Amino acid sequence: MLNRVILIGRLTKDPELRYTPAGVAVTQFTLAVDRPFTTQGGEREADFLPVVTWRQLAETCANYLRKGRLTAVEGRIQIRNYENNDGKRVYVTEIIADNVRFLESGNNRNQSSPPPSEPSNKDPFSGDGKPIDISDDDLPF
Amino acid sequence: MLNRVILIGRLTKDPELRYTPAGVAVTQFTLAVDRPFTTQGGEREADFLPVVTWRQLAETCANYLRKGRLTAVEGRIQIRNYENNDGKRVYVTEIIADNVRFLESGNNRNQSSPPPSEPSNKDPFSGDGKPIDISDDDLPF
Amino acid sequence: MLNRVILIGRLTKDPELRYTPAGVAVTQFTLAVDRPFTTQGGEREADFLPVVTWRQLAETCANYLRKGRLTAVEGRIQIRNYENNDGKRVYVTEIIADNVRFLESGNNRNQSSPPPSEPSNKDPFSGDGKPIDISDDDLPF
Amino acid sequence: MLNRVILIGRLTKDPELRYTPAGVAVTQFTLAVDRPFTTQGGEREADFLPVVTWRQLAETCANYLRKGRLTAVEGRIQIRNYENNDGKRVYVTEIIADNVRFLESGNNRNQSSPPPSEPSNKDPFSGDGKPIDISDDDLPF
DNA sequence: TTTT
DNA sequence: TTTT
Repeated sequence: MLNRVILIGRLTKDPELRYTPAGVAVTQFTLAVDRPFTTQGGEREADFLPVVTWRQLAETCANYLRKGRLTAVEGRIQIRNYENNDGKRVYVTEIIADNVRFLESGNNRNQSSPPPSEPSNKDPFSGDGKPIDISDDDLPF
Repeated sequence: MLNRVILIGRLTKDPELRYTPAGVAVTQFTLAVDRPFTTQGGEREADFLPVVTWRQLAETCANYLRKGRLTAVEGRIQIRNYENNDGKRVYVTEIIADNVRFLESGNNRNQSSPPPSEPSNKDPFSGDGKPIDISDDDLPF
Repeated sequence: MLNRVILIGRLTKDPELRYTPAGVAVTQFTLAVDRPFTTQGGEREADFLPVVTWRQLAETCANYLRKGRLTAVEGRIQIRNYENNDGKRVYVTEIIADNVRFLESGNNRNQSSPPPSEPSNKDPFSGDGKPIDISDDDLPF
Repeated sequence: MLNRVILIGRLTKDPELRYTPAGVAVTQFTLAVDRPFTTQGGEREADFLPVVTWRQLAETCANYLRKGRLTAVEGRIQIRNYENNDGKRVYVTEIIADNVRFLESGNNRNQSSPPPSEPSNKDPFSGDGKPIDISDDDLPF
């Protein structure tokens, strides 16, 4: 009934922009977030949290985020599952972001998710996109 | 650098209380959290999010939470990994809770995590506990 | 650049629905939220936090929320100011909610803020409403 | 029962460190947080949100925060009241922070609130401090 | 009263 | 000024 996540961390790599078969933009990146404590050996560890953004926000993230940049993300946790090559069901936990803040960048653009006023698969559009590996079934709204 | 999660959902089962080899209490349960939208077929789906609590908060959760109860959880996302029987590294994403609110219950007790003022493994204590299956290396602080 | 509030508490009174001069619905209520600690005299205190909702969410809150109901609110903190009768500037801190969860209710309806796809003052509508005391300048988007 | 605020913004001034009569450190500063939308005239507005930190976290904030610095704050909203010179009761809404992240700084130190393991007024200590203007009654825990 |  |  309520599912809210707020993260601040750094991108482990440049973001990756893909398109669904219907032409919807999806950007994925991983945020390294330091843990609030050190290990018994005095080491500071981090969690590497996968983030997914859709549509306009995906395009903006692909344009402005880069490896190493300090970034704030707001969204919700979601568990996606699919069948792998061995026919086994695999569960993936991801943060579906609806708000991303670029805390470091050349021009400091920031962007929130402009919510879809229309069903987005009304005007399917495919062909200009990158190779496809994400299903439209994964669309978060 | 910042990692905050807030969930409201219902327990899918009664919570499970375990003890680490050093005698530290750990309670695990899963929260079913409805997604904020319906699927293309009009179905409402949910995410089933694993929650972990430690020490005093673990004891309180084990005492007061039950299957089906509406519950609020505050914490952080953490990725734990271990080697499975096939020698493969498995990654598990969990919410480490430091605050749990019992939104439905007989007596409506609630509890926050009383933070560890002392290293908790100073006074190892084991023997009264349930069978052990969680390592002390997983201690969140 | 980021402003997020999540509250769980109880309404101190029934919510109040008003309309702006342009006919936009606004609902206000106060949430009593217990503090996480007791006072030196062992008393438990609460904060009484004013919440504002707009448009469709305002109508839903007016319909479903009632005094004493346990309620979760997501939104942002905003400071509004106006000139009072003495010509002095007064500052009011409020939570502008975009998501409200009815944790107790007859039928357990819940509602998120359906974001404005169009400028909402396109079709001003006034006359059926209650006496007006909120300016359209206070519109949060 | 739950009261959580997360902000990212910039300090409008250098932070101010004070001490209570019992010698407890308190640091106050204001965070300018841009609103997520522009006004009808295309202007971007901000909210100026007062933040309070206590004890060790207060000292760290006073040492490392400066005017203009981008800063993340986690805490809860609290309403404090006092009688002013005219004998009128005045209400002040503040964010009591328990976690502050320095997103810009020389050496990028960050600090969470080390929770009070002992009642802090056990060892009152006053005299080295700045002039006093905050009551020990305002202590958040 | 305010930050970039 | 306040809720359970």
